[in-house]
Amino acid sequence: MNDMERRRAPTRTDVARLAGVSTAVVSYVTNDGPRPVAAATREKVLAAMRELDYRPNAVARALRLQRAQAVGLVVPDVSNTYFGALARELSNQAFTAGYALLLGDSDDDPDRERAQIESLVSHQIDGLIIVSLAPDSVADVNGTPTVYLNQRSQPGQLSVIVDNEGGARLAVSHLVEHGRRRIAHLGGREGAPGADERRAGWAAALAAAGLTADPALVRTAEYSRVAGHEAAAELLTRAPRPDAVFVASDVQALGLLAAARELGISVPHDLAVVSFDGTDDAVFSDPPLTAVEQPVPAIAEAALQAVLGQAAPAAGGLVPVRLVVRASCGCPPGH
Amino acid sequence: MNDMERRRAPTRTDVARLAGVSTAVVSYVTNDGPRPVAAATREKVLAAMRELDYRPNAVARALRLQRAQAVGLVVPDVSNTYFGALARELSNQAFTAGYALLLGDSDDDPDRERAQIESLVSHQIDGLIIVSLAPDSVADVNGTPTVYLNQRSQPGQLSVIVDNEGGARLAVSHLVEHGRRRIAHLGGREGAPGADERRAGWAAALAAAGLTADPALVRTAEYSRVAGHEAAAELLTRAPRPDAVFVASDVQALGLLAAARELGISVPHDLAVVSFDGTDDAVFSDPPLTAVEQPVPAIAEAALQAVLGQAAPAAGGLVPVRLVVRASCGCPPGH
DNA sequence: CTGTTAGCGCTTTCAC
DNA sequence: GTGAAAGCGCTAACAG
Repeated sequence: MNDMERRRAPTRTDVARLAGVSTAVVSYVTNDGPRPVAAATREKVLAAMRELDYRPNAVARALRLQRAQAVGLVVPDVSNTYFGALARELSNQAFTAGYALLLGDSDDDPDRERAQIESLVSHQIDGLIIVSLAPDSVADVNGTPTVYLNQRSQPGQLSVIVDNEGGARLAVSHLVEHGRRRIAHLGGREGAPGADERRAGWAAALAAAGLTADPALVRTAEYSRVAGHEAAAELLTRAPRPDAVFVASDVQALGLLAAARELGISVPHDLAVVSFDGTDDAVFSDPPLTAVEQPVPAIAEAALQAVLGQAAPAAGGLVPVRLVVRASCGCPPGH
Repeated sequence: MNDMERRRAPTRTDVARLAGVSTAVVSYVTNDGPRPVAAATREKVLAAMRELDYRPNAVARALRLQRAQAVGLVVPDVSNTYFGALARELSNQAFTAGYALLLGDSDDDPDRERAQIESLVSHQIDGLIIVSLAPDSVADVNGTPTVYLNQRSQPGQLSVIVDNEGGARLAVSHLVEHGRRRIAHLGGREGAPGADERRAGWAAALAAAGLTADPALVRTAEYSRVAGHEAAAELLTRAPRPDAVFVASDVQALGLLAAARELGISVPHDLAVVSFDGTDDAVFSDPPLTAVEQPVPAIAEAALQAVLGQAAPAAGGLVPVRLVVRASCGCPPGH
């Protein structure tokens, strides 16, 4: 017997026939309703299902019910640790709630993002979670409930938004408290999730400290190790060199750390660093990164609830973040 | 107009009515066959589709055709950089081939793995790619073509297998060439993808060098930064301490690097390290990790082809790997 | 408590 | 070159 041969899967009709009941009863049993079934009958049906190794066809069910018991997720790059953690959390929470997860990687390309969305929507998903590259990506989703992460797009559009600006201010103020004065910013591309707000927070914190937000101290790059490395190499070789950097993502910070090492710049002594995300990347880097931590499970939960209609996300409410102090900012180990 | 209201999506019937043709013709147009359509008619249909913003219902199509144009992927943990890279690659390749990707994170739990598989299969996916925790996870997939990654499971079972043992031998031999003698192994859990073969390769390379594979020099852990850190802390505090470690994954190596730092052990001077995977984690760590590199795009392509039936993976063929030398092994920077 | 049956949106054979 | 209609597997209203 080759398990690979695509034999026709048993259907509800087969089960009904074997159990000697109607197909409706099989339905009532598998769905526990909407009509009651006698215990003895139920037993017969269950036995037949076991015998045939029957499993309901989710596609037929989806067609009938107009919902697929599935949600979609589109991210710019799953191999980014933060998006990976988000996907993991979402997969787990969705699964627990009885939903499958369709994943679309937009590969940091707006066109592909749109195409991925189209594809997921055509699969009749019940909800769509988008971490978008383009804030105006209106994406006609054909009525599929959609929530944007870290993107305040159209009015009336659902979104769950992290306190990006507040987090950035936390980070930069902390650097100021360390006595740093030339605080640079290595940020995400304009329009990238959270990027603009994090930059605004950087500028606001500097202003509050009476420092100027020098545009020459800003670099933007894709959220990736490689891009962060490249941008950092440039930022750190200009004179006069910054004495601190607020980085908009852990992965970019990893790239910056590597660049600093190559240039013989000691972190935190010569250069204090605080990043954003707070994934395991921040915990195990050298030195460990002081970072604004995003509560991934809470974010995933909020997004899922928003999209599955259990609860609209608190309008205007921001997901709170906190600063987790490690070594890259210059705080003593004991802290 | 609120885009969120779930208005009924236009169906092929709506298009047919608006275009003044039969539903069959609409089908012929969307699918470019199987019957020809007059140019003028086609134009009318296309116009109607545009006007209604029609998009075919993939679920109905799947039910009819008995294939969903979707493939499933189950991994132990998407937030592991290697699995993340794999998911990214697979999402992109599948998308390009016209397939959606259903992602299941098994959360390093065999029960959940089985449940995730069940769920994906019930969604009528056309193929299933599993990176399994349990080698004997026979998983009745109801006839869905299934390929295991790095897991030689049942005979007749499709699998794409990396040259884990060969890669491990490469890694360990390299350490031997550096003059290391007490070469430890920080591996994956028994049965974890590639774990047993990598350990075997470690032992084989030691034997070939006339060294003994001391079981006391072996630790196993989950493929994660945290678990790698914990196991490494234990391994590096026992006396006499190893002078080199072959680590079975990049993420574990990151944990080990952190542990070494905490213990004041200098890498590569006091401890040479080579890991397996060769993701960006290896490129940007401190020091950068010499690693056995897995060709993720090739692996993804092989898995996809195997499962979509374009080509059976070369029986007994192993995906070749190569050793990428960076700094953690002790090679001079110029190398 | 159980059975019959319409119909979800789509593809495709068969007739015109 | 175009249309009518059957049927994919399932649910649930309705009838008994």
